[in-house]
Amino acid sequence: MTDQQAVLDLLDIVEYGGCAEPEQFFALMRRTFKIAHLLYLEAEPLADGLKVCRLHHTFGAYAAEIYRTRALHRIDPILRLALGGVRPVEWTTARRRFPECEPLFHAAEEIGLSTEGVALPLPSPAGRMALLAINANMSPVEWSIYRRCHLRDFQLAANLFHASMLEHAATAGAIDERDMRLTGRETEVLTWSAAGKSYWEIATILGISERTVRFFMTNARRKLNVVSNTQAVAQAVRHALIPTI
Amino acid sequence: MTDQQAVLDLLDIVEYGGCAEPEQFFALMRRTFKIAHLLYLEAEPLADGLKVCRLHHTFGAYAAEIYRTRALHRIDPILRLALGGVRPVEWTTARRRFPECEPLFHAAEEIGLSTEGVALPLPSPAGRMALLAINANMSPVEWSIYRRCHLRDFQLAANLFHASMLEHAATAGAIDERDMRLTGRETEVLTWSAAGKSYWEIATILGISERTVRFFMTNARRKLNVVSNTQAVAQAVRHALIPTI
DNA sequence: TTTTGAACTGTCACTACCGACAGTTACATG
DNA sequence: CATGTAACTGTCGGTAGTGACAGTTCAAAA
Repeated sequence: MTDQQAVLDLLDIVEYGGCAEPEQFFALMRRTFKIAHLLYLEAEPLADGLKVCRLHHTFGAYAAEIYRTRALHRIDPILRLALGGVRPVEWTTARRRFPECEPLFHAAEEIGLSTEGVALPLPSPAGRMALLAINANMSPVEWSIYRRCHLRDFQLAANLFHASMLEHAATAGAIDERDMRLTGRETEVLTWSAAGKSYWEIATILGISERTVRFFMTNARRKLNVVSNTQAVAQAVRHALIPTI
Repeated sequence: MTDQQAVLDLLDIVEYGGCAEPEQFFALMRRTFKIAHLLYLEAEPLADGLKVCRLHHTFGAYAAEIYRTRALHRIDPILRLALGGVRPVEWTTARRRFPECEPLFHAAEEIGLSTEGVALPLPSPAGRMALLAINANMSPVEWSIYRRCHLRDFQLAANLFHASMLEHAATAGAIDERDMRLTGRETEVLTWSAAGKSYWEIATILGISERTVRFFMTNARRKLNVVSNTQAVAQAVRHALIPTI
């Protein structure tokens, strides 16, 4: 088993900001644990799949090329299970539950990725999703013992790393999300629209003219960069921009 | 330090469904770790605060009464920090960052709650939030050592418990939402509508007539008991009826 | 004091949405 | 075979949403 002291040191480093860059964190994880590869993914849902906001991994150039060209991240059942759930997802479980994805797992084996591993869902601000996938080149028996002992370490390390990624993004991206903040009235009209009210009804409720309701709604659409009230409301709900009724 | 074997056993039990009821989990946690109190909270954001969807705790009747009557959960800075973030929140950190809440912490001390502890944010679907707050009656020094050693255990146990809570809620609530279940096509048209597509565009994408798109959308509106596509999409996003993947 | 941002209003023309009418086809289940 | 469910289509007429035109008022920040 891995040295417990080394694990605690790693957790300290990640918690107290010593791993600002993904590469540092990945290197530290691979050094401390017997991990072959790591993949960190932040995404938000779209109609026809996922918009990948951030993707870091330790694949070599060749493996990454295969992963990209075959668009594995679009169909990878592990990603689907992990991004949709809360529980850690075992690679072998995903493989059993999606027999039709067997070719995918063969392709993954080509690039040294599929033996044993786990994907950890991570908490994110409303509507977003993130995961850390961990891959080990171990025998099933060896992995099951190793997993039982270190899943808690993986989980905490993943959470802490994810937190520092989000904090880093918040400070870096604070500027370009300024224009996406909705004003009070914009939020109000969106909220009532999400409640099924027409422009005329919203105008009556808020005590303003129908034209003004349309004005706020147009502003909201522009800020959210969408083309319809329906899409605006979907975005607003996903990003928790409007209150739940 | 706590027996490592007992910790691993606890994690196994929680992972493999042996803790369906919060009371069982809480009892197991308090037995395994030197924990005074636990609080599990699921919530969703509202305009003026939080709507608490589920709340379990190990307070005694008197303490719970105080907590409720003083509505501590509405102003508790620990809940605010934990529900809004990703990182584990130390009770003492929250206390330092919100000096104006000092009376609250005094009130908490009355009911044996505030000495040392941590609150763990948990990943949740579709705009919801959850946390597990852990409280220990330890000296600061004792707690810092204990925390360093067991935060990873707390984090994984919290994640696994939270997962089974969500799964339990999903199976329990599946019956009375029978008529609210959408068919495949209804989900598809809602999804594309949420992506800002018009009926004509959706018809083209799905390779069916515009009239048929309207048919599915009408069915979806009827099932969801709403009056507009916008409201339908808002509902669907909130209830995670349309794919977040 | 100028500037900026939020809140507010009017009209025109066009497109999208929505309800109500009345059907067909295919497949699984009892 | 009957029943039920999902998927599918057409037409009509009214209402709602959308973009582009062109403004006013007020308060706070620069």
